[in-house]
Amino acid sequence: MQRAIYLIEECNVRPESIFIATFTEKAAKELVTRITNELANRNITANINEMYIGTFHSLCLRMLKEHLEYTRLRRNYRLMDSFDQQYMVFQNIHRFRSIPEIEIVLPNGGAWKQAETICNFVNNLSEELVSPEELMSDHDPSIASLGRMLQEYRTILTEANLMDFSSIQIEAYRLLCDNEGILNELRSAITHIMVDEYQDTNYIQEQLVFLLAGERKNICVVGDDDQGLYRFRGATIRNILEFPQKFANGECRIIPLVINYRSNSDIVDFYNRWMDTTDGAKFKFRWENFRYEKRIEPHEKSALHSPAVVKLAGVNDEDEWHEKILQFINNLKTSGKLMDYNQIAFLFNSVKHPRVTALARFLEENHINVYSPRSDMFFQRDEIRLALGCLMLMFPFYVQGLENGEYTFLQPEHLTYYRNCIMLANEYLMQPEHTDLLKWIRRRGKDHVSLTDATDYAYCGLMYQMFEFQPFAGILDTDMDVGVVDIRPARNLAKLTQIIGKFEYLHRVDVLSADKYRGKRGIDANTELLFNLYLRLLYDGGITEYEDDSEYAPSGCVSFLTIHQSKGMEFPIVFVDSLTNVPRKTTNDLMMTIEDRYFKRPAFEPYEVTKFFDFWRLYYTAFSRAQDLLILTCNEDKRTPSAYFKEVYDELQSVDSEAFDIREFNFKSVKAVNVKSTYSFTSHITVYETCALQYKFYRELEFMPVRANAMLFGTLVHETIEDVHRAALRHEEQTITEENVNRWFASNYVSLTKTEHTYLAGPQREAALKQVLRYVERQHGDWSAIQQAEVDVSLVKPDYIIEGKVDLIRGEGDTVEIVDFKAERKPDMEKMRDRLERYRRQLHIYAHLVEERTGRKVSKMHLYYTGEDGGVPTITYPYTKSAVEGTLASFDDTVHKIMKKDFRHCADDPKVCAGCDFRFYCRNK
DNA sequence: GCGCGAATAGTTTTT
DNA sequence: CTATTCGCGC
Repeated sequence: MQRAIYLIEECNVRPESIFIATFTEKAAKELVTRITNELANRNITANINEMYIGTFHSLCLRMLKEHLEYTRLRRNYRLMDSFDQQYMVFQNIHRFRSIPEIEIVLPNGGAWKQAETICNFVNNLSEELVSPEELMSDHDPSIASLGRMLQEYRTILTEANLMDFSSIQIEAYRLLCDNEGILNELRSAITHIMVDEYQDTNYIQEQLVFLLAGERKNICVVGDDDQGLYRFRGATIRNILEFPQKFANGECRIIPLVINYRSNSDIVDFYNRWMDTTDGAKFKFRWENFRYEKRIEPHEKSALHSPAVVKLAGVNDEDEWHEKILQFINNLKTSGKLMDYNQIAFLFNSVKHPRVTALARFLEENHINVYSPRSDMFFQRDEIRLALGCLMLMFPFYVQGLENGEYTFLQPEHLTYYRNCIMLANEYLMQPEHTDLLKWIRRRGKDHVSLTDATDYAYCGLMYQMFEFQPFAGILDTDMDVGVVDIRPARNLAKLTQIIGKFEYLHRVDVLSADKYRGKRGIDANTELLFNLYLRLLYDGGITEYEDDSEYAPSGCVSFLTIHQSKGMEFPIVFVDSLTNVPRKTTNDLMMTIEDRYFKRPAFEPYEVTKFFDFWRLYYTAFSRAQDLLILTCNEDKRTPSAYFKEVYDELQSVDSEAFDIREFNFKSVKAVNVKSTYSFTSHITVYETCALQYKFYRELEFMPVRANAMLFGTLVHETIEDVHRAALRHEEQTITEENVNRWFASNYVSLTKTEHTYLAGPQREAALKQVLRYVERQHGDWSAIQQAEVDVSLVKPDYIIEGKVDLIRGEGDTVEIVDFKAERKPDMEKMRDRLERYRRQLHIYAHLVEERTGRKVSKMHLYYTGEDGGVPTITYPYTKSAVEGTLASFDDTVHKIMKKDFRHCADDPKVCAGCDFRFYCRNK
């Protein structure tokens, strides 16, 4: 971070020449915040918007988006998370099963399990840049069929315009390798490359870094070879250990950072000792050359008599262990040493383990809130069980099917879960004060049983109707400032709408219909699909609850983290659990063979010791999170702590011992993170100003809107006009013909209807196309004025960042004009007046940012306003400094209201509520 | 009581 | 995949 500031300030390096890659979004956000704050403090105006800063994945995505036409991707591609990926393979499993000899590599078993295997192979191979062609020509039939599997997978991706996590990086790598022009452009733009946590990079990431660096090789990497935790996704510490060898003698400077400012010296001694304990009853290994020679030194000797590393154990009794932990935390609290529960973190191998969730439940029962978003509690939460139960009750045929045991393929745990949801819902509905919800559900149930045509809603829409009743309305009514645990039900309901919305998207469900489908009524077939397949798989895979990046550790809560999650963080008091764990082998034989033959470099760390290395590094990372007090904790039994910890564990004093004295400690408070949020005009400011409640639901809580197709019209016009501009910018004006516009329009329509999951009626479609053609016509083939399209602009304020995208700048010399487009199906003149005023303010901001960014004066602002009923009116606004100032001030005001989470008021104009899913909730109802 | 093989129980991490 | 337990033979 300091280096980035130093480069910008002292060396006059332009921010847009700096490339910084991190591994997590959170780290990237933190970095942006600190850099912008520091620059602001020193009164340096720099546009960090153009700076390449983010995770490897986000940076690769950015490069791809900027050059989409050079990739296999088309616009509106869909980015899949790992569940989506597996679900996609699952849905296409027949295509994989029909590959000849596939049975050698695919174990028998369910389609879902096989999909998982396929995803694992595909991801691993991709991260190492292994191509399907080379595998297919291998004489080993299992390797050859893996090659065919990979090829089939890639074919599906291309056909459906999809992308997964590992293809992001491959596509970016291909883009740079295959297009010298783009590579050179980037190489000359980027002069300084920095990578954080370099020990966690994998092969393709290393290749990307050196590819971008070119001959200049101006690369600065930071990392700790002892904290490499991501072998399972291809990361290898060889990248950092061998880094110096990639440079000529003396060209690479190594700066060892061995002084530790984080931890008490007892803690530092403890984890140094841990790394030296490589020989014990069950194990013996040596680090040899696989560890950089260093010894971490504490910055000062501990001033305490009391040990700062202790153990806290129950003996063969989980309840006793729980009690002891509770008592310890309560003691801390009553001693006044603990200011906030967030000073305490518990680290685990996994937070999904029943032992961990049991502890969390126990602490919560005893009034200590636990923040543990990755512990897969989503489906266990009351609000989710109740919502699912009520939803099922609206489909009596499905409930009947469950009760009659018709769904024999469901596991007992799923049956139990669904039945419990129904029971919970029934119990709730039987209470007299909830009869209105009961009546409504019964009414829906009857409708669905006797459905003869189709409803005008699907599952997600039904949920929104249900939110009108208690307890859902009450949950939605929660104020945003109540703290993570109290707002959790609202966030979980939002997540549920996202999940169900995605189901409707994936299976093209937009109404419930009585039409026959696979021998059943569509409504019944879809309901079974939703619960018996989709939600069941999600239930098995687990859903992470909302994670708050804006706070280091949420105030008022003890944090439960995986060790992986905790990396890069520090806490005053750290409990390390998971001492039952043992080193485990992670590789499989087939991948080993492929590694030998097809990976671009031979194996690095010896195969027999990697499991020890990984194990030691994992716990080194865990232990070194502690600042003031490190506590090893477990419920001791035969195998806990495991033999690997025995030696270091036995030496520790217990918290009960007299040597340990809590009064000597002074605990630091957790550092404030204060990440700057980024707001954009259209998706934040305008939404908030239109209706703060809509902002709360759609933006803050991220409820999934039930889409109306009104917005499709605008997007369609917009995107096709962008295609026209792109052609002009490539100096291919001759390709801007009616025929091509038709083609661009058609292809945009296809991809948009896929992603937006809605369509435009014929006449509306015609009208949209006509709008584009009319715009083209008006230019009379003269595109010379077009200079630059899609300029990203950002404004860095002390506590937030505004971001926007200008459609088009045109003009010569110092003076430019900016142009924006708005398209709407049926412009309503009364509504428009208010809207146009907003657009004008938006244009003012853009103009201001363009001036700041390009150093060119903006003379005019044009808005093309297009609609179904004809004409392409251009509205031209004057650009004045004083108007900008006024706008900036009101803008600032709005953002601050958003940051204060002031979402209580509602729109003034009842008309804006027409398309809102939360109409019932609104005071304008 | 010891050595040995077989059976059995518990069982992740992430962009 | 590892560690523990069980059964069996000696």
